Amino acid sequence: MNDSATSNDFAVNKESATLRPSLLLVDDDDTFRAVLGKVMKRRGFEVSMANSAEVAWQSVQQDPPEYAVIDLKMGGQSGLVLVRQINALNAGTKMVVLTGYASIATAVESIKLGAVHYLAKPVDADDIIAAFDKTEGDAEAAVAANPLSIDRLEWEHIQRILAENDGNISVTARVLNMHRRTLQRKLSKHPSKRPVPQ
Amino acid sequence: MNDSATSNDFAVNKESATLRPSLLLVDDDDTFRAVLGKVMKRRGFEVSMANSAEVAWQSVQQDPPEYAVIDLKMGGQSGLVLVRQINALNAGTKMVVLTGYASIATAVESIKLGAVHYLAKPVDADDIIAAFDKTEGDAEAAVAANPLSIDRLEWEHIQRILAENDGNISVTARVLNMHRRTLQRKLSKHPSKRPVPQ
DNA sequence: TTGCCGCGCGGCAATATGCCGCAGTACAAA
DNA sequence: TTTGTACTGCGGCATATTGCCGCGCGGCAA
Repeated sequence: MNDSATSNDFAVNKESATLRPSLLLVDDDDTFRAVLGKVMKRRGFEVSMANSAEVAWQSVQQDPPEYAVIDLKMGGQSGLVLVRQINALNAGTKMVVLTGYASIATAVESIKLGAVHYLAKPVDADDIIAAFDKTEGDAEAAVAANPLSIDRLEWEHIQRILAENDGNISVTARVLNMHRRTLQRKLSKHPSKRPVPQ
Repeated sequence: MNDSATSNDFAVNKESATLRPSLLLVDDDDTFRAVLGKVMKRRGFEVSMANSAEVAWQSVQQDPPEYAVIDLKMGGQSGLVLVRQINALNAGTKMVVLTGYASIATAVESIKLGAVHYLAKPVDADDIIAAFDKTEGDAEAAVAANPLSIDRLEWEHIQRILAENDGNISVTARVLNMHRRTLQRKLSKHPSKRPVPQ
């Protein structure tokens, strides 16, 4: 619904960048990393990836990227630490922090530590690119580009938490603060629809 | 968790400040303003108050305070605009943004616009003072754990889209693929819930 | 003025949810 | 083996939430 046009004029906008701006993707979820990486490549980024903050830090020291997408909660070191390190090393890197466990507190910390934006998963490539673009705090900005319906968002979130709990419906319901029966019904109603990430 | 001790050694820390650091309190809730103002005076601040962003801005232009506590949602201009104005005029002012309608989106905006911290009501004087003190981003401090409940996720998302559409409820409802009436009801009902995550 | 659009709200039927219970399965400890 | 615990799927039913109508209001531009 909202891609096509946005894909290319991005690299064009970045006069200060190489033709293919470098992007470091840090997330310990292999699937997520692979999928997002692929998309971002198509969008004109030179993508490198790391599955932990430590590995990422090694890479960054060698060659600080222009852009970075960093997951907050990873096995090992927190993404927040990495954000601070990168900011200290090279304040020019534009970082977006991702998380499935959004909270005001971590959002505030992320921004203070130098991130450009903070997004709660699920996100798609458009969200991230929009976040990069919107470097300054625009009180009103209004960028649009987010047709994610409530239902879809809910579905994505449920799937995520469900996966994190190894498909355990009872635990997921508890953690999500919803009735198990309700979760069951939601799951059984949706099975046909398999939303595409892109 | 973080009070008691912080109350008095605060003024002491501010070598660059007057003995009584100036504090501007902006909130359109008269009771809240009065109560908090009183407490902050006792805590050693030279307190001035305003019941709207516009009035506050007049005051700030005359004499930029060292500290400011700004409510986000007020009749008239949003507190966010004031944050930006103050930051542009005098970046040295330490601002804390308050809100009863906490959301990630507004938290991020607040920090990007120059606020030192973002707190969800209800707050007490200790919270605010702690926020002023904690200027540095403490990476490991905020770890956060539990996933967003469905309700909260929905709330965050609605806030985000709503902000992107300049608070236009009809457009937001359309974009979110939900009934306008439903959105209205959600918006009017949620604030009663404790939106504070932590 | 008229037309368009957004807002807030009431009412009512259609749905969804919360909460009970029950039966079946799996697994680990006794 | 038996026992205890936990998860799953499902039915029923009272209650809560939505969807969808309508209304009147105000702002704004043609």
